[in-house]
Amino acid sequence: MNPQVRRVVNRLPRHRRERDILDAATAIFSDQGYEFASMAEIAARAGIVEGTIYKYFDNKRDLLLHVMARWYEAMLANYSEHLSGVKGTRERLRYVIWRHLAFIAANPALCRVFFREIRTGDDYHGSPLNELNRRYTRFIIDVLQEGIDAGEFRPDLPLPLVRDIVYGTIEHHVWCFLSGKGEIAPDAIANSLCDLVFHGIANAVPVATPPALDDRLLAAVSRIEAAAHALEQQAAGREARP
Amino acid sequence: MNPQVRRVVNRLPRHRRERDILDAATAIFSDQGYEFASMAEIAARAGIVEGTIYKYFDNKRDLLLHVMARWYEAMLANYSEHLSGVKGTRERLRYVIWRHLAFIAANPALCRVFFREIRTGDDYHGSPLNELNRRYTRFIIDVLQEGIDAGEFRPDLPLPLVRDIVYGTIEHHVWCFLSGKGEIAPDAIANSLCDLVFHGIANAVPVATPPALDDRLLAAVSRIEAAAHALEQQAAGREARP
Amino acid sequence: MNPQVRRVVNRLPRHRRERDILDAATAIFSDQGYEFASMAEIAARAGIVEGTIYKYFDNKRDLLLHVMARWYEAMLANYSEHLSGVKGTRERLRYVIWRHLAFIAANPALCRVFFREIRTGDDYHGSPLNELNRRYTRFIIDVLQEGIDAGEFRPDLPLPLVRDIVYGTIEHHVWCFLSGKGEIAPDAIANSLCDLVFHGIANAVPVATPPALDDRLLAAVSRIEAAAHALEQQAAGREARP
Amino acid sequence: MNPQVRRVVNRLPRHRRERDILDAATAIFSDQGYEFASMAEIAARAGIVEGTIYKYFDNKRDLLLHVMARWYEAMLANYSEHLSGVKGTRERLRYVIWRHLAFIAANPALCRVFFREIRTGDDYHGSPLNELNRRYTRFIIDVLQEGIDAGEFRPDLPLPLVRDIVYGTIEHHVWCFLSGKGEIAPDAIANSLCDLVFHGIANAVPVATPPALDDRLLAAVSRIEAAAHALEQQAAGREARP
DNA sequence: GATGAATGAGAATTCATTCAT
DNA sequence: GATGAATGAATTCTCATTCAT
Repeated sequence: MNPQVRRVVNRLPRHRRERDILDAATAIFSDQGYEFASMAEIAARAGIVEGTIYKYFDNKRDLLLHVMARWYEAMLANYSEHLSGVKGTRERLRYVIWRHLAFIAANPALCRVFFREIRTGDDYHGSPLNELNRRYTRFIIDVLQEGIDAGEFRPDLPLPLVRDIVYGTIEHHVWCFLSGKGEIAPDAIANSLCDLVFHGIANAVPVATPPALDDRLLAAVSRIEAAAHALEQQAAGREARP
Repeated sequence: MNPQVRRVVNRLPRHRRERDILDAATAIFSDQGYEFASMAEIAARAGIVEGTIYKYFDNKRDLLLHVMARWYEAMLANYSEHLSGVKGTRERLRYVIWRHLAFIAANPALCRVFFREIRTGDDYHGSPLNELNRRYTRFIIDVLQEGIDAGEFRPDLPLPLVRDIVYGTIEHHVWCFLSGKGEIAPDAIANSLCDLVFHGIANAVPVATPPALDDRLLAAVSRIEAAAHALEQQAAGREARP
Repeated sequence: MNPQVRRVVNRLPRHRRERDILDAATAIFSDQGYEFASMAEIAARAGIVEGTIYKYFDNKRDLLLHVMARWYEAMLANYSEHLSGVKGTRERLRYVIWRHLAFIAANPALCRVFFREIRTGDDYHGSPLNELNRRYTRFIIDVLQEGIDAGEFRPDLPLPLVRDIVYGTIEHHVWCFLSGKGEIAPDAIANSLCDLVFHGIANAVPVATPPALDDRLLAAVSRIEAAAHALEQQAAGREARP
Repeated sequence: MNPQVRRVVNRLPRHRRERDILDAATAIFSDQGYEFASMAEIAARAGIVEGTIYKYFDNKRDLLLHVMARWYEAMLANYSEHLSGVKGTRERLRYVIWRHLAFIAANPALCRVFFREIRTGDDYHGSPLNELNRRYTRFIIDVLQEGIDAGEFRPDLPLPLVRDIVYGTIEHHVWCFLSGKGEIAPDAIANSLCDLVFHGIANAVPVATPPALDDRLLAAVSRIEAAAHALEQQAAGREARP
């Protein structure tokens, strides 16, 4: 009735409003998880009403997917830049592992949502997020390939399996932390895991040096010793004789 | 009206009815996942009314937990028996890996529910199922320890991390299969993974001896041999001359 | 199929819809009591679906509480205005009693719900309704205090107990009526109760003067009068004789 | 199968089993109230299964009614005996009030159930419990009648209203206590209430003595004084004259 | 007399989504 | 672009009561 009293309607540029919604959704999803987050709560936090969200996102799941995509893009930002500053195959692999752990340690809540809701979802395979994930894990594949090219890794390495070793192990290992129990030490785990990935669990058995070489070396040394001894004797005889 | 028409009530001994409910729940949870399974459907499949389920299980989640526990117990059955028939550390480790993969391949639906609903649940840590899982993963820990005792593995092996490598990698690796895309080949994966776990990804040279060194070493040895020969000749000549 | 067939959605301003729901709930609670009233029925009567009620009220109990609060506010409306028109302590007290009885007589169903569900509930103490009740019973406390100040009531009157006498007695007395048996006559009860509250049940003799005493006193007075008369005669006779 | 293993079935004499059930039900109803008590819990406490209860009582409400009846009978036991030991109308009334308060103070939980579930129930009027209640409140009616007969109370006392004053006031007054907030002091309340019931709230105004009597008495005294004075004067004159 | 497995009809409540304004 | 009132289907869980054994 009274225009004075009418609620002030905020008209924001589209991308600004979208960002607000994504920020709110990120916070709520982090706090409550996907299932227990309600659109009403997200809207309230974004300072709008529920209906408005649907002007920007198709539905709750679509909103989640956008939250995750934005987050993934942040993960990818300056990845190649940083990685290119690291030299040596081993150091580069360690960096990839460490960076993943450090990221998890810094964003446990969203990681958890990702692991629970996205990676295990029916619609993940072939989705844009899956594509982002592929770009993310591409770095380790590249590092491994470099290692193969440099002759540091065996050429028949099953790259996808090695990739799963790294990401699967980490996910499994940090779950307690993601559930709020215990802490993680990215550096220590990165070192341990990198080491194991490199050399495996077997004791370093010196199988590489062909035994023949050893024998030949030993035999040669024996012969040198014997010859040297003989020469010494001769020299001694000559000195004694004059 | 007609007493003949009255619903025939099936009275079953308690443990039999419980088994029926668990069977029905296992089937429905496998088919629809936990979230989309309804108690009504489970009851219908078990041939009872919904209320009866609640005489046996506290609530839907409790039912899921019991389904999973029964299933886990089946996983554990004759594990140690079978494992004890396998000799050699490497073969035993391979068996543990293979068996896990084979089990997943045989029960994809329930595995999926377990990964989605149980392992990532808030109440998993410290739960009876967690305890069963510990008993299950105990086998790999034991095998690793045997390897250490036998001197086959380095003594400072971080056992929990190695365990996570095996189970985390497998879980990550089979996810596509669990989502209904693609197949898995337990034997091949078991071999690959076991190999990687044993020796890592690095080329099989114990110390970082550059491959080129071999040749130079070989050359050096040859020269030493030659030198030795020369010395021998020298020594022999002098002795023969006087 | 036919868009014409689509349910017509009534959009009402918030406070109007709220009023409709409260009206419907008041009617249903009055008819069936709290326990046997169903949200579905209330919604149907309000011309909406069940879910809509929950946009306005947290739950069934919250709805009941709001129904009661609105009703209490009606009880309080123009109370002080009317009361201020009544003069004399006794008349004012009688008005308070009568008004309460009249209100009960006019709203038996809701009174019943209030007595059964609210006043005896665990959450009543300290609730907003308790506060409203305090405002309502404040009037009698004030009237009593005025009586004390005017010297009509003894100064050490235990006000809360007197208040309980009035409201407790009424509640007890009208229960039959509230249960649908019998009728009540507010005027008659108000008079009786007011009288009893004023003077108690003891016979209206300030000290325990036996009724018989009056007559004896009267007789004594008569004899004294007679004696006085005799004395007067005597005195007069002697003066006249000398 | 194995008769050794078969559950031991307790066969108890009927009235003993009935007592056990009533005991259990009394405890559970006191703890949880009628609504939240479950037959299963009562059965468990009585050491039997739910079905057995229905051999002794028709349904849950019937059980409640029997619990209450047994309890009421305990209230009635030795009532008249004790009351007959108290002499004097006022003392007897005070005893009735005090006894009711003391009983409430000793059995708050069951009293609460009675007030909430029984007295306000639809089926109370005319029920056996109502009859027991009538027997219970008969005592106060009798005491009041005695007072009337003895001339201590006015003959037109509305007995039912006075009864409601006593029981209604008490019920209202103790509700806080029954809800677990606060305490009650039976002696103090009994005194206060008894006093108010006796004399009401009005200040003792000496209205009973007819003013005429006063005037006549005063007048008579004046006349006696005057006559006495006159006679004294005469006597003095005679003494002085001889 | 006692058992105890089974019933079965509800009831409250939730919340993503729509769409007239 | 934003509102926000309204939808409405779907679901879990309860528990007094029955009755074949």
